[in-house]
Amino acid sequence: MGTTLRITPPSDFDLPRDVCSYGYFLLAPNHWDPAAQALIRPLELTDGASCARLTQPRGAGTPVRAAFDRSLARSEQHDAREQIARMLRLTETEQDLAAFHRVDPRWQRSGQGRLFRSPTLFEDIIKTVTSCNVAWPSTINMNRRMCDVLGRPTAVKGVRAFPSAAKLARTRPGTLRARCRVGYRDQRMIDLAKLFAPRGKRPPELDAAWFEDPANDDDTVFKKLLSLPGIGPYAAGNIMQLLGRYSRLAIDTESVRHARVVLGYEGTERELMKRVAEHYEPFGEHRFRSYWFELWEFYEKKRGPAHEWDREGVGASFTASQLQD
DNA sequence: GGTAGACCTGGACGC
DNA sequence: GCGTCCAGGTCTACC
Repeated sequence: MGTTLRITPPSDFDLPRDVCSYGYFLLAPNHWDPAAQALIRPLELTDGASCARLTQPRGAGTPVRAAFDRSLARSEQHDAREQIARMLRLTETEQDLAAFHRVDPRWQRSGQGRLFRSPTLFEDIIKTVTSCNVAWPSTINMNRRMCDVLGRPTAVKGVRAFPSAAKLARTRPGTLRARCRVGYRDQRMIDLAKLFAPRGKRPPELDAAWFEDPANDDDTVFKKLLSLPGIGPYAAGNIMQLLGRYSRLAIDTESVRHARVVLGYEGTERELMKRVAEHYEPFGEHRFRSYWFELWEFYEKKRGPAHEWDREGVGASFTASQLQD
C-alpha cells in the first residue's frame, strides 16, 4: 500500500487547467491521462524514485490527491510535497494571479495564470536545452530517451524518473548522443549537470535557490543564465519564466509565427521580433504570461482544450509548419 | 556590435 | 528505400 498525500492548493487552483498550461506537461517523465484528468509523474526521492498519481477528485479549488506507488518516509513526504508544489506553482497565490489579471484582464474569466514546470530547476534547464534548435517531436523524443536510458526505475513497470544532475554529470557524451539522440547538445548538457550536481561532500557549484531568490533582480539572474553552457537569449528568457520571473519574453520562431498569423504584423524576421517586444511592453512584469496565454489560446483553437491532449497524439503533432494558418 | 557558418536530428520531399 | 533539403537556437570566428 503506497502513501497518499492530501495537498491543499490555493482556492483558485484547477489541476487540469494549471497542469495543461505549458508544453512541458507533454514531456517525459510527465504523463497526462486525459481520460482520468490525472498527472502521472515519477519523483526522485531519498530512497529511490517513486511514481505519483495526481488528481483533484472534487474539482477546482479543492485538495489535490497524490497517490504514490510505495510507502514514503516522513522526510520523503516533505520532499515530495515541495517538488509537487514547484511543479504546480502552488506558491503563486490568488493575490499573485489577481495582480496579473489586473494588468491583463483577458485571462481573468478562465483563471489562467499558472504555468506548469518541473519539480527542479535543473530539469527545467535541461528540458529547455532539448527544446532549442529542434522541432517539438524531437524534444519529446530526447526527454523520453533520457528517462528510459538514464532515469531511476519506479515500482511502476516502464516508468522511470528524470535523470538527476549527478547521474547526467557521470554520463559519457557518446551515450547521450547515441542513445538519447541529443546531438551536439551532449557536452553542454553534461557541463550543466556538473554545475548542479554535488561535488563529493561539497554543495553544487550553482545553488538553485539563488536563481529563485527575489533578492536577486531579474537582470542579474538573466545575465547569470546567459553565462551557462548551451543557454542563449531564448533559453534564458524561457528559464526566467520557469523561475517565476515573467518580465522577459522568450523570442523564437514561434514568436515570429505568432506575430504574422495572430497579430497580423508584416516585415522581416528582425522587424517582427522588435514589434513583438514592443507589443508586450505594456504588460510589464507579466509580459511573458500575456504572450504565452495568447499562444496557448491559438493552440487550443487549433487542437481543442489542452487537458484533452494526449502525449503521443495531439501533443506530439506540434510543428511550426502545421500551425501556419 | 554585427554576421556567417557549423553544429545534429528528424521530417518532408523527390526520385 | 535512398538521398537531399530544411528548420530549429547557440557558439565561435571573423570583420
